[in-house]
Amino acid sequence: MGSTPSRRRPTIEDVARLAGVSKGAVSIALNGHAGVADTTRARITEAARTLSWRPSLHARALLASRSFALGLVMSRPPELLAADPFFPAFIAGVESVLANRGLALVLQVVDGDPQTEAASYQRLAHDRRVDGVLLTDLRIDDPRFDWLTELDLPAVAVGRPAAGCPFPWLDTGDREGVRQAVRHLIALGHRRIAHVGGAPGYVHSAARRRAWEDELRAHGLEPELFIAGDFTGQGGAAATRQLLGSKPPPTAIVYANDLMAIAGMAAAVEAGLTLPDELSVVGVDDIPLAAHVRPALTTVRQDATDWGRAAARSLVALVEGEPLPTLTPAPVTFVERSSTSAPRAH
Amino acid sequence: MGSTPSRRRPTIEDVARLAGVSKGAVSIALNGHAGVADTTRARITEAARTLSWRPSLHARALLASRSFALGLVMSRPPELLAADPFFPAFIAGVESVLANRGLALVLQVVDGDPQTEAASYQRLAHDRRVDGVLLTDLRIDDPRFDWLTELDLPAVAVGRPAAGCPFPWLDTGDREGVRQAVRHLIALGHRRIAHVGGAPGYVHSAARRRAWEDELRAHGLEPELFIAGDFTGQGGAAATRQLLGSKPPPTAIVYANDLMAIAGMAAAVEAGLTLPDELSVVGVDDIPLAAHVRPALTTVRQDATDWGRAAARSLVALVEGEPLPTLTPAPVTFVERSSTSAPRAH
DNA sequence: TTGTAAGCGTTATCAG
DNA sequence: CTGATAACGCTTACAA
Repeated sequence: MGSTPSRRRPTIEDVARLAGVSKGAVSIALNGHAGVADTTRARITEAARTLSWRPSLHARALLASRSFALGLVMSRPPELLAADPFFPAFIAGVESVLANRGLALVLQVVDGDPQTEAASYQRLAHDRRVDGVLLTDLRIDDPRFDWLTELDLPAVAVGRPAAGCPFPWLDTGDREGVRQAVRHLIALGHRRIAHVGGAPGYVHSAARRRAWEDELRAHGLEPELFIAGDFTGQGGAAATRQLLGSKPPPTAIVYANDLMAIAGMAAAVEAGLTLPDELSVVGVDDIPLAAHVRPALTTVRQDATDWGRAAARSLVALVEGEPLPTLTPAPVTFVERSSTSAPRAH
Repeated sequence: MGSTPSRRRPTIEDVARLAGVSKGAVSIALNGHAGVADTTRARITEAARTLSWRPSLHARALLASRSFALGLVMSRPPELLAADPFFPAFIAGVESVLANRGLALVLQVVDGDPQTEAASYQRLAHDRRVDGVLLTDLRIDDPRFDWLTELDLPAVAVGRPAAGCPFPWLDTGDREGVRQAVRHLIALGHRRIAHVGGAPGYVHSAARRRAWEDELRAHGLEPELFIAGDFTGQGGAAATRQLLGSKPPPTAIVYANDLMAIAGMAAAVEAGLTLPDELSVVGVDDIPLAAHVRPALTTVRQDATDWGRAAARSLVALVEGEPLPTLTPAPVTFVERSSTSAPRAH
């Protein structure tokens, strides 16, 4: 009593004084290092608790040249960002890992421009704003590999990189999901199965296309009905109209994401088709709406939250210098709903 | 030549040495303060450029007790997170402001649990991880107002708080959008207009409900067909089925978001109704899919990106001690598509 | 076993 | 107008 309770937050000095020891002793004791008597350690711990002292993040950062934060740069045209179910779910997974470790997530959002994107990583690195970054939406010949190597910033990639990835990566296995989807359609009796791909340049777009091709060929079918999409509803609808114009038209279409698939269904209905009888449709993602459109969308579900957890765990291990955990993200699952059925003639 | 180009990043000391001045002079010169000769300043600037020196963020943070970062805590059940178009768009807007200012965005994601949420803000504050936070999804009797006051963390709220908000806030005017929607339906000839509300407890849920009530009453109609929703597709479909069971059923339904509206349309179609003839539907958000479902969804578009920009600008001003800019976020716009028409009997 | 002191890279103060 | 010097709060050698 008597003394004004100072509004200033307690420093290690205060703890030392209260415990009757030196700053150094406090540091050693509270970091669990050897070199201080048990009784003293107890006294120090008690003092710290009394003052509810917590070491200053900034001081530790300065000393250790670390940020205790991880970075994620989302590089997309705004239009695509809002539509993407991956992003929030992925972040939620990342956070669940970081929170316990006292790490934070620094998020940067840039439009698709490579200049801006490069600058974004540069800022992160130069300011030592983060200790490492998560790489999503891998591209073919991804320029970020070089940037980050140059910037000396650790990274973990989400997805199976096309080639020359100097960082650890975790295989999200999207290929298998699309293969299952195609297999399912073939089993239903479909022979003319088209694919509306994702935006070109992305590794996952290529992987999905490849999976579609491979599975068709594995059943002696020729993959010819392909249109490159852009992951937007607009693009999905346009691609669908184009495909329906081919002679003969496909009886089933596999889209690289749900947004294109749902827009595609609308376009098909508008063209006078009955779904799924005259056209079966499969998407990828399993967005919350997928189960609530009519017909309910058959799709390939990705567990983005789990991927976020896995990626974060890996990156944490990497920057902390711990051994890398085994990287086994949750597999995709094929979800059959009502947008697929055996093909029936008009 | 001769000396190994050290891998260590240059400090202000290096710049001072190269320019032949003291550290203090460098600081003054490079921060544009008065007290150094023009020629000296030029020499120092040149030296800094040569070494491509950039002040250490960590050192500045330690000294100034600042983070040069802003925080955003998203508190939602995972299910809702993935479906929300607001979140990515809002962040994009925030980022566009922060990037130029050399500030970063620290993102925290927690499930809906208040305990976890409180802990999240606590960590942010105790670690001085951020200089201020953005508050979205305002709740009625929002507990965060007290937490943040207690934690002494500056904040800016997005939306019009119910009451007692100790922080600056910006009015997103969702009320007006819903009123327009209801007015539109009334003009089309609807008299039994129902509302499927958002999750209870949110200020925007209450505001939308209130707008629906007010506009109906303003036209001499009684707001009786109301069901509290939860922003999910599941909830939207269930509410719709319930409403369609009332006698007589509504001829139009205004939903608190697009996800519920689209799921509601599917439920209505499944119940045998023809849309929009037998049921008009309006949503809120204008998600990318809204224009691509059939019938295309009439909705109230919100410019979340602009709100993000506005909120960030305010919070930056607040933490930098600048005068608060006038807060005028982009107004919502009513987007008429094909899911609304004059009511026609079965 | 404990205390002392140097250093991380800035910025601000205060003599010169 | 300049240039030492002291903080900011912590960790970690090293000395006692």
